[in-house]
This record gives sequence, C-alpha cells and structure tokens, in this order.
Amino acid sequence: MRRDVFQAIADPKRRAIIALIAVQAMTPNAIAENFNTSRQSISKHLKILSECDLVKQEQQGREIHYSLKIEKLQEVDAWIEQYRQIWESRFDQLDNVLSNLKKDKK
Amino acid sequence: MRRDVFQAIADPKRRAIIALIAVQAMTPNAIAENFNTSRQSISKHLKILSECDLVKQEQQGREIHYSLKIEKLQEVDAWIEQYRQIWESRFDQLDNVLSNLKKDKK
DNA sequence: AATATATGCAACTATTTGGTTTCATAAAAT
DNA sequence: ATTTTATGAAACCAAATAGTTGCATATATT
Repeated sequence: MRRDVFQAIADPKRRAIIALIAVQAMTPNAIAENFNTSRQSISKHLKILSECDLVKQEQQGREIHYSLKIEKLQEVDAWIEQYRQIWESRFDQLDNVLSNLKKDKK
Repeated sequence: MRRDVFQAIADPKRRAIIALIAVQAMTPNAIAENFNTSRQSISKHLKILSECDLVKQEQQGREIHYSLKIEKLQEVDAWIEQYRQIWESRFDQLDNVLSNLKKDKK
C-alpha cells in the first residue's frame, strides 16, 4: 500500500488530526475526544501518519504523545510551488494576454 | 464518495496527469500514451479530476482536450500556507527557542 | 455508405480503506 | 495484589478505489 504525504493528507479526519497536533502534542485519547469516532480509529490514522513520517511519538509513562513533524509538509509545499509559479506568472502577464487576444481575434 | 482536491492529488497517476496537462491541453489518448495503462483508466482519472473541478474540457470535433484548472490548486496552497507560517516562524525563532531551552533545563 | 477513430459509460474484479469489535500488554491507581 | 487506564494489534466488514473488458455513440476518413 502506498504511504506518502499526499495519501496521508487525503483524508479529512487526518487533516483535522494534523491541525490538532500541530499546536501541541496530544495522546490518542485526547485526540479522539475531539471527534465523534472511536479511539481505535484515531489510532489507525495515527499509524498511517506515522508510516508517512508525519508524526513523532514521545512516551511518558503509559501515555504516548503524538506531535506533528511539520517539516514533512514541506514536501507538499515543494509540489505546489511549481504550480504557484504558473498561476503567479499568469497573473503577472494577464494584461499581455488580454491585449494579445485582442490582436489575435482581430 | 468524497470529491475534493486533496483526494484528487492523492493518486500519483493523477498528479502525473496534472503535470502533463498543466503545460498544454491534451486528449485522453495522448495522455494515455505517456503511461503504461489503458486509455479507459486515464478516462476514469480524468472523470475524477473533472468532478473535483481540477480540469476543463474543450471539444474539438471528436477530440476532447483536457487542461488544468490551476486556480483549483490554490486550495491546496491555502491549506499548506498555515503550516508554512509555522515552520517559517520556527526558523526565525530558532535562536530564541534554543536559548529558552537552555534556561528551562538549568 | 462503410470503416476507422476518439471517447464515455456500465459491469465486473481485486485491492485498499476507514471503521468496529475484541484482545493483549503495560503502567498507574486503589 | 487487584483494578483501572492508555495503548497497540489482529480479525472482520462495508464501502471506495483503480483497473480491465466490452459496449455505445459520434465524428472523421475512405
């Protein structure tokens, strides 16, 4: 099964978990309290996030605190960057495009 | 079934299709020639991309030219933006964090 | 008119996914 | 020592996914 950051962020619940633990490390139980789903389903999402290298764990007694490895999201940023360049250049050149269109049509 | 831009970009083949048609509009057949998969599977991916509002179609005779609606990718950019701010501020404040840590530990 | 080409759609299949239920283990509280 | 709490793992299930195969339709080409 594929395990990359794009697959990780595809699920809305996982994006919500990411948002939660970006602020502060949390235990699976604490995370589950923020959703109406079982603790086990959160654990499975955390396992997927962990396999995608998006979270780190810190054991404290019987609790495990999960937090976001925010650097990993830079992979998404790097991917979107190429397209950002396209839409930014399109915006810059909008006037040119419009005047060229006028010429072509005429 | 969920149809949003995050689900659309989760599949590596769809990301490859996006990269292709970002440059220029292409027909399903022309796209399929770039992969070792059937024309029909490309059509299914294009359907998903279309349902996610990531592509636009232009019919020319019996050909249909698909091209990227790049604005839609700005939704991904907006999502990643909040985390970019976090890692950028972390970078900016790295010295502060380190000196604070020293104080806390001591 | 007959044939070839470009495409979408529907049915079918194997695999993956997200979830629940149940169990095992280890640490804390009593 | 016994019970409670926090967690992961395994078995199972329904739904979704990616792909294939076979068709239907419409536009070119001959």
